[in-house]
Amino acid sequence: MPTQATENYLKALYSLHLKNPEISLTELGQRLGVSKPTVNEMIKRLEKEGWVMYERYKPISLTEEGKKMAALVIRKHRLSEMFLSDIMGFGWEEVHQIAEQIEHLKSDIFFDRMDEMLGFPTSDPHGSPIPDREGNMIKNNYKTLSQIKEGETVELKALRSSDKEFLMYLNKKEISLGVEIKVNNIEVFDNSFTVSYGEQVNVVLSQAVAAKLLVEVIK
Amino acid sequence: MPTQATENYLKALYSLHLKNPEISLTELGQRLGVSKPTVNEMIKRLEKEGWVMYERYKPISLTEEGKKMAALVIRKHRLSEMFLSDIMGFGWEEVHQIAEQIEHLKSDIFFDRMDEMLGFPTSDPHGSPIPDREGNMIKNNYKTLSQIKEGETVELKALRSSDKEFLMYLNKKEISLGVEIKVNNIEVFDNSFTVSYGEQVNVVLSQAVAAKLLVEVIK
DNA sequence: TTTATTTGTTAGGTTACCCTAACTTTATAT
DNA sequence: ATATAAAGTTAGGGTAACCTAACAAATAAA
Ligand SMILES: [Mn+2]
Ligand SMILES: [Mn+2]
Ligand SMILES: [Mn+2]
Ligand SMILES: [Mn+2]
Repeated sequence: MPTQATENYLKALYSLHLKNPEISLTELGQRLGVSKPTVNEMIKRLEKEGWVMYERYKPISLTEEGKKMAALVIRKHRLSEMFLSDIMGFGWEEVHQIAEQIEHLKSDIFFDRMDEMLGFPTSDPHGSPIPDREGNMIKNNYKTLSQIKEGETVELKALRSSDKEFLMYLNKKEISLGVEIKVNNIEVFDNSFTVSYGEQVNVVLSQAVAAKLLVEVIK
Repeated sequence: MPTQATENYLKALYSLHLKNPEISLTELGQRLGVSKPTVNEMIKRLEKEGWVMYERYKPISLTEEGKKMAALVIRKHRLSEMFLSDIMGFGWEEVHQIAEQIEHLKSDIFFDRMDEMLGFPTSDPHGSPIPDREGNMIKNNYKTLSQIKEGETVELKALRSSDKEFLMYLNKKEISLGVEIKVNNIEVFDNSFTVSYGEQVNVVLSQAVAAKLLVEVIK
């Protein structure tokens, strides 16, 4: 049975592998905040368990078994976030830190019950997909708001970052998932967006913010 | 910050100290299922943290700080059991194992929210008292059913054992907390009790069972 | 009171996770 | 192609929990 540290390595490996299946030891270490020798040592353990493929001086890759293990931890994380938000009433900026701990609990019935109480959700409070019991994760290919043209209207579907500061910024701006955003104007020199949504008219969003909002064009 | 192992030692120390404040290393080891040298080593760590008092070859005792720490872990355990039972719908025979893990989460807001959702309960699904935020635990002095006289009627308030097998036995007999039990007859040679409660008439409970039911006389 | 028995301690090991310092290999730049 | 930089490895340590085997101290029995 995987330890907490192991589960955290698998999660990190999974999210890195989505961009590039060839994972470097250095970036994994940076992601987890541990030194390169520590990663080196841990990777050998993961290899022995059959979760990664690894040869000296070569990049690391996840095995199918490793991907499944990782997806199941992500499932537990995201179900927990959903439970904390929808059942317990926490804000989307509070759930990640607590879910980071809950995800390591070993109890199938516990997570199954969460799933059931939530009505088998397919995404978490930040719009990220929840893998199914077999570890299959749907990858939605939303655009970022920064890719949208003037005059178009979109629906906010997910976020690229679940950083607490960012989420609190969105709270302040009264931006939440599902909101319909109309792009009124795009400033050429800094790519800032002037948008309207809900009660808000002509709100300016910086390029940095627009790049983190995942949307779907509705008209 | 205490580790999981540390919290488990504190809980075990707390429950042993209630019967005898002078705790032997051997009984602590037995309770936790670890060897004597392991306990010996851990006790030195607990002493360094100021949670126990300890001198070579002498019995162990909890400091005030240690008692508080322990009670706060017990609080988290019992709140979790209550949450699992009342909010998530688990049976009283299922909650302990899951709570054994949840109790180690580090998040005050999480347990405060549980507490709030439950309406600030004072006892867990097995009738055991939940310590308050300061670690004060009320000790209720219920009698056991085996101490009750023929003809008396009692209310089941708590259990002396939360063993899964025992709880499943109670389920089968349809005995739950709050039920009113009338003692019809006590068999002299084996101390078995013939009782009536709810829909059940003249059910025979062994001495072993009667000794584990904590009750309050109502008439 | 000597002898058992129980209880507690020491010594020496193991695994999982973490570290820094020093070195080697591979990749990049000039 | 050589020098430099980046990436990866080894060596050597550390702490928290666990273990067994062997021994010492305290307690109970004969
Ligand atoms: Mn998260
Ligand atoms: Mn985690
Ligand atoms: Mn319990
Ligand atoms: Mn525990």
